[in-house]
Amino acid sequence: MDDVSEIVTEKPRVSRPRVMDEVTEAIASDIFSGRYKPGHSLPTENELCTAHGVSRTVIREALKVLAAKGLILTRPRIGSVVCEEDNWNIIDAQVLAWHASNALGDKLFDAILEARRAIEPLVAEIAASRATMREIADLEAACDGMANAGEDIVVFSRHDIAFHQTLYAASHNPVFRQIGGMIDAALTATLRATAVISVDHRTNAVVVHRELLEALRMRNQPAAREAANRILDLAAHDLEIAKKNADS
Amino acid sequence: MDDVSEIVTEKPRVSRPRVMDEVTEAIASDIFSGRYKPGHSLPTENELCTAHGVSRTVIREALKVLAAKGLILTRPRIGSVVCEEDNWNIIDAQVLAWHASNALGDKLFDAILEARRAIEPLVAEIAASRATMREIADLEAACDGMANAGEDIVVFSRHDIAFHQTLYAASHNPVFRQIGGMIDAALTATLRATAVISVDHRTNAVVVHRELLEALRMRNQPAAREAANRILDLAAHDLEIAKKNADS
DNA sequence: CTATGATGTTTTATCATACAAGTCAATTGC
DNA sequence: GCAATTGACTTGTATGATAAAACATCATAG
Repeated sequence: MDDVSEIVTEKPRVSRPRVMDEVTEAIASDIFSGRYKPGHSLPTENELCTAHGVSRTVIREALKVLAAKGLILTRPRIGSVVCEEDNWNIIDAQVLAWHASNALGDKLFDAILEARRAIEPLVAEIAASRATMREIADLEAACDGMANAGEDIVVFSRHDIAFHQTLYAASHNPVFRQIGGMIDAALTATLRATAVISVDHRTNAVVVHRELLEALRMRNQPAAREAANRILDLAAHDLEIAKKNADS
Repeated sequence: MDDVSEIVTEKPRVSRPRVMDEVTEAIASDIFSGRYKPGHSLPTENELCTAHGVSRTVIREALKVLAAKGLILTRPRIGSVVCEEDNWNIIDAQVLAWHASNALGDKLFDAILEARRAIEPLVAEIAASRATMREIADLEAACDGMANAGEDIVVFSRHDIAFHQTLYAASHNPVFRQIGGMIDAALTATLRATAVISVDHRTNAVVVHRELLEALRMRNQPAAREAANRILDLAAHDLEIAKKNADS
C-alpha cells in the first residue's frame, strides 16, 4: 500500500513571489516614505539595477507599472521623476496598500472618510432600489459572520469588508463599485492598525449593519441612507482609535 | 509677464510616439472592442510580437501596464487572460479614454453621470468652504473662457473641463480630486461626441456655471449645491444629445 | 558678448537572444 | 485505474547591443 512518509510535496499554492513585484513595491515604498520626493528624479535604471540586485528588465517593468499608476513619469535622457501627489492613482487598491503600509496615511484616511460620508449614504440609497436577492443574502451572511466572529478580529474585519464590498457592488454602478474597492483597501489598512476594538463597539457595529441590511430588504431608501450614516459614525470612531494606537 | 505666445501647447515636444504606448493602446482597444473577451486568453507574447511587429520587450511592458490597470492578469505558462469588467480600473483617465474611443460607453457614461449626481453637489458644497482665492479666480477665468469661446466648441469644452477640474481640486480632498480627473476624461469624450451644442444651450451653461462660482465666492454651501445640480441637469441633456448624434 | 548651431554625452527605448522557472498535458510504471 | 514522472510550452529574468531622445558644451559668426 501507500506509505505516507514521503508525501510531503505540498502544492505551492502561492508560487515564489515575483522579483518584479517586490522591486515595484520597494521603489513605491521609497516614494511614499519620502526618500524620493515629488519633482525629484529617481536614480538611473542602471543604478536601480545594482541597488536592487536585479536586471534592467525587471527595473524597467517595475517603472512601467509605477508610471501606469501615476507615481512617476519617465522620459528619455531625463530619467524617472516622481509626480506630484495629485497625480498619484490613490483610488487603486494596490497603491493605497503601498501607501498605507508606510504609515503616513492619517490625512489620507481622513480624506477617504470624508469621501465615504459623501458617497456611501447615496450608494446605500441606490442599492436599496437595485440590490438583488443574492446580494442581500450576501450582506446577511456578512452580518452573521461579523456577529459570530467572537474575539477573532481578523474574521470580524473580513466580514465587515465583505459587507461594504457587496454594498457598493449592489449599486450596480461600476464607478461606485470601483470606489468601493478602494474603500475596502482603506478599511483593511485601518482595521489592521486598529487591532483592538472593544466588544460592545463591535456589537454596535453589527446592529447598525443589520439596520442597513433590513432597509435594503424593505427597499426603504431613506432608512438605508440613515443606517449608512450611522455606520460611518462608528467608522469615524474606529479611525480615531486607530490613530491613537498608532501614536502610542 | 510670461504670456509670450498666443498658442499654449501643453505638450513640450512632439517627440515620436513611443512604440510601447501605441501597442498598449492597440491591445487595450482589442479588449474594449470585444475582440478579446473577459475570461479568454490573449495570444502568447511571441504571437503578439509578430502581430504588432515589435520585440517581446515592448509587448511585455505593454502587458505590464494593462495588468497594472486591471485589464488583464498574466501567469506563467497560462498567458494573459482578460479580467472581468468589474476589475477594470475605469477611474483612470487613460483607461476611460481607451474605453470611450471604442464607443461602447453609453452605459458607462450613464453610470458616470449618476456618480456625478451623487458626488458633485457635495464636492461643490465642500469647495464652498475650502476654495482658495486662487481657485476661485481660476474658476472665473474658466467661466470667462466659456463665455468668450463664441462658436469654437473646442475652446468652450476646454474651459468647461477646466472648470470642473478646478472645482474638484477646490474640495482639497485627494479622493474627490482623482474622481474629478475621471470626470474630465468622460467629459472630454462626451463633448467630442456631442460636437454641436446649440448656442442658447451654451449660454445657459455659462449662466449656471457662474451661479456656482458666485456661490463659492459667497461661501454659500446650499447655493453651491443647488447650482451644481443645475449644471448636472444640463450635462444630462448634453449626454442625451451626444447619444442621439452617435445613433445617427 | 551674444546668439546660433554643430557636436558630444548620458540616459532611456527598443531589439535580440538565452536560460530559468512555472504549469498543464501526456505518458509511464505499478 | 491511478499516481508520479516526464515533456513541452509559456512566461519570468538576465545580458548585451544598438537606436533615439534630450541636455550640455563649445566653437563660431555676427
